[in-house]
Amino acid sequence: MNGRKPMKLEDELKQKTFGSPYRRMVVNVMFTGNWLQKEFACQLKQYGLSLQQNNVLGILRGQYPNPATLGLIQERMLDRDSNATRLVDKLLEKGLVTRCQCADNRRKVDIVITEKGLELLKQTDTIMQNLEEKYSQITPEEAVQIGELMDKLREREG
Amino acid sequence: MNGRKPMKLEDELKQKTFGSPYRRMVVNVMFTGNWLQKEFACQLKQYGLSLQQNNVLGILRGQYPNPATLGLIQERMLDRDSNATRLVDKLLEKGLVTRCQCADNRRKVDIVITEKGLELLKQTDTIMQNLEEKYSQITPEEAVQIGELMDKLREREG
DNA sequence: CCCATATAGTTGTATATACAACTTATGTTT
DNA sequence: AAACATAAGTTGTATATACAACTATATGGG
Repeated sequence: MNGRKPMKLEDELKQKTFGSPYRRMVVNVMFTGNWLQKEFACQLKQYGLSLQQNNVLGILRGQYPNPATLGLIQERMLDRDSNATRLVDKLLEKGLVTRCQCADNRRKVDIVITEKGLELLKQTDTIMQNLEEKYSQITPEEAVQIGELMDKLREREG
Repeated sequence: MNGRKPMKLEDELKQKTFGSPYRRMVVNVMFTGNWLQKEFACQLKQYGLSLQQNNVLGILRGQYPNPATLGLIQERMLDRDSNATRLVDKLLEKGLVTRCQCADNRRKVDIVITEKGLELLKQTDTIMQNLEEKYSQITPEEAVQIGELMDKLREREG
């Protein structure tokens, strides 16, 4: 991430026009989603965590002190195609989670966040809060509205 | 991509709440951006193109019949961290672009889209149009509004 | 003109993503 | 209970991403 001043989509992508409002909307949501993810990822890097790893830790905290299975993690991840097995491997190496075979269904794997993991999450929480404060040009009402519009954008008959 | 019915963010990620409207907004834009990209990428796959490759072809068409340099491509790409050199390699292998050293500045590389590339783009254009028609639950006014809100979200003093 | 610096691309590498094939364990049928 | 089907993870692999190091060319002093 760089410290350059963000701009209108046309300036960002050096395009005069995007054809239709729908096209501009789609491109802009993709672009802005990537932009946000990079901004967060860049901040998380100082703690040695990727966006996905932080996401998994957050899910595990939501279950704590109960364990989560890989399946549960996967269905709650922001990017579901990420390989949960290998993400958890990484967290295990860093001592941020424990993993053991589930007693009553040996196909399953119980994963629990450690104290160290919880401590680290506290720190990354403040990153998130600091970043969110930078969106103050967006009013709380607009934030709600953006959320609703995103839900609506994904709405479609099955 | 699967044919499952999209849902509210809380249902998608099986979370009861997101703390603040800002957090929900941020997560929702990231999630929806990924969702859109996967939907497009999935459709493009039948033509053997990735989202980024299609993006590069579109940029080249914008310059056609003039050449574009790698630098120009890079600054207009949706994801600027993608490696333009290697993306162009792939397009070259498929005969969708030509590449040659620029005559008056030999550091530069001139890239031009081929007839075959233009033909292929026509086909992927229809994919894009078809997908855009699926957003009819969003009114044109809302589409404009989403675009404006995305611009505003990225707005920040340098 | 020579050297420092900047510019334009390329290459290398570690990590991440997408997707399919493969184990192992559980459930279901007959 | 043997056979088949499903479920939960794991592993393999090709491609893509992020980021840094490297090469080649151009430019601008002194």
